[in-house]
Amino acid sequence: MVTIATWNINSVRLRMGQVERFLSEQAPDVLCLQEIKTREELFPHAAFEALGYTHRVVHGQKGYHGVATVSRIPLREFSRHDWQDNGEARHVGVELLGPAKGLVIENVYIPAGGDVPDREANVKFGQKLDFLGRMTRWADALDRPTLILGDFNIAPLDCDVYDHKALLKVVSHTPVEVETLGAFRDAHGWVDLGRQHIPAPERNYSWWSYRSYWREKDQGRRLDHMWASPELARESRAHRIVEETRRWDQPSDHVPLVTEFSI
DNA sequence: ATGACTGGTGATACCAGA
Repeated sequence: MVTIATWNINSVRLRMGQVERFLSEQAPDVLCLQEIKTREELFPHAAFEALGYTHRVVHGQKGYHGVATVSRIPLREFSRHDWQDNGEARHVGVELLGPAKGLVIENVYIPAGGDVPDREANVKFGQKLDFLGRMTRWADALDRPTLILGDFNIAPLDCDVYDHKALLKVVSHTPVEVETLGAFRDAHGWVDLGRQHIPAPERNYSWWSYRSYWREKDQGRRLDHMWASPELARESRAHRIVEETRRWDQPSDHVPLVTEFSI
């Protein structure tokens, strides 16, 4: 059995205490973090080492973005894509060694895309769609079982947001984003593990704004995902969203996802 | 419906997040 988790931590240095609590309570073998907001030299390696997460691959940058995959089972860095083609640290891939030898885990932080859902008026929205386009061409050529996970910054299903109609023009849930993410899914036949285990239309949010008027009304969105190759999806045995972390002191605005695989 | 949030920074205003 291998347990894999993903969490947009929104500054790993600020929230290392919460990461420690999460690791002790959920005990994943592998944890993929997004928005670590630090360069690799300042990543809290010693704290992870002390917890037994002795295998770490960090793709950081100063102040913004950044991803890291830490593990208590052996792994090696496998890939490092720049799907936005602008130097930002938004992806790192690893290949597990040891008990789950050969499993590839792609840790990705898809750009948020700015405020205006129009690539002519908003460069960031175009970059988000282009990022997905490059991911799709990559997925089309994939030839081995893979788990891709992280902060996708898109809530694809109507029931992945608190009010589908109200959010149709809000970046993260616009039809063009949902369609573009759908093309990525179809390029490889990815299986959305969140919905395999918690079928639509059940509530399944992973993000709530820091703004109180959204949080207090449970106006969440499902922006974080774990998608598996079809043969790997058949090995997934349990999946959970650890929603309680959103109620901890000084929390990340995202909560972790955890999946157990029988491999 | 969404303004009243949060983190990082050669920073004590501004950018970015979504």
